[in-house]
Amino acid sequence: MPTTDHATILVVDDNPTILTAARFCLENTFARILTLQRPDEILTLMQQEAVDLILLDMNFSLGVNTGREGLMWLQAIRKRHPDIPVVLLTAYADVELAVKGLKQGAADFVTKPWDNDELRHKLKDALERNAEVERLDEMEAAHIRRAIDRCHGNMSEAAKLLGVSRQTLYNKMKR
Amino acid sequence: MPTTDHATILVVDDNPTILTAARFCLENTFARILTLQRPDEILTLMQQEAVDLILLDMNFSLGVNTGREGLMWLQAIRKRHPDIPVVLLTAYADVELAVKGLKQGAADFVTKPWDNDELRHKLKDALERNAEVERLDEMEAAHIRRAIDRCHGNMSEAAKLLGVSRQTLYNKMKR
DNA sequence: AGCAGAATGCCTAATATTTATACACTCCAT
DNA sequence: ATGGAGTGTATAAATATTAGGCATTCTGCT
Repeated sequence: MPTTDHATILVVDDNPTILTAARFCLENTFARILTLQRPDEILTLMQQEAVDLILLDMNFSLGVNTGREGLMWLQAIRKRHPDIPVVLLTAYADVELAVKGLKQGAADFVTKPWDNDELRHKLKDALERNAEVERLDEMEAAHIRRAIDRCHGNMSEAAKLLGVSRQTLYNKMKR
Repeated sequence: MPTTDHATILVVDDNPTILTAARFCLENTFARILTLQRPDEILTLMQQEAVDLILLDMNFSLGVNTGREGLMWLQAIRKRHPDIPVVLLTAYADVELAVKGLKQGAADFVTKPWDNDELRHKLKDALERNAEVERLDEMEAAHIRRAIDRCHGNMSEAAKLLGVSRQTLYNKMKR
């Protein structure tokens, strides 16, 4: 629950110049900036430090620019820390890659060279977007609405899918 | 819960040629194909027909290719039907636009001219991805885990945020 | 080290919700 | 028109939730 100003961000890129540039860009926005050149150290670092947000480059092997590596690390991070927002970073404005990344749960996608204001904005936004915890009943109500919508209004089917009795569904909807 | 084969898809594009092409591409994949040239008729149509999936073009005003219109309609659709997958369609492979679209909840992003196999695959995938409705208790459990994680394990705080009593939190966690 | 406040684990009794089951009614397609 | 599916409503029994309380254990702070 860090409120943007006292949050820790982790920047991962194999190029030290990029890490330095990121530090300069972000040093007045986040309380703490951690950097890594090797993505295979991300999970280890996260066990030791309370990381709130990650900016992750997508290409680490020289000569390979498919972004596949970045997607792999994205998945690894999200598997272990599903709520920590990950913003992807790439030098290639590749639509297919951006789409894949976001579909796999990235919070946003930034291309190099970045615009400092835009980068800061996207990172802050990603952090704030998952800051507030929804009340249990509100989350339940939203899920129920979605389920009913998916069943095109068929309450019996919705109840079955949700794993509750039809009457319970009626009850919950009255509130 | 239409299982891909008996699903209804709605294709929206101002160009009738595109609509015809889409029909030919999709006629053996979906049970019913609805088409619209005017996006402002989408919500009305959805009240009358059980639409399971939407393929939405992003540019409707001639000479305007920002995709802003498409994003607007995407939001309008998602506000009313947050759960119906919307796949975006555009002639311009614009990363920024794709990212905006996905962040606003689009299921996928396809560029014209499309590859028929890819289009079919993405549409089927979008449909299947939200085919399974999570059981209410599973969704609740996942949300609780996230909340506790965010409170760094402080159960009292988590309970307060979730809007339930501490004991209830214990109960729910035992299951 | 020691203290105060917070968090935990567990208890009770009063409320409330959920479940299984049932019944009459409406739609809809055969 | 008939059967199947969905709706709206009702009941009692089983469960869950709540507020409140009470020792005990952490924690942070001085």
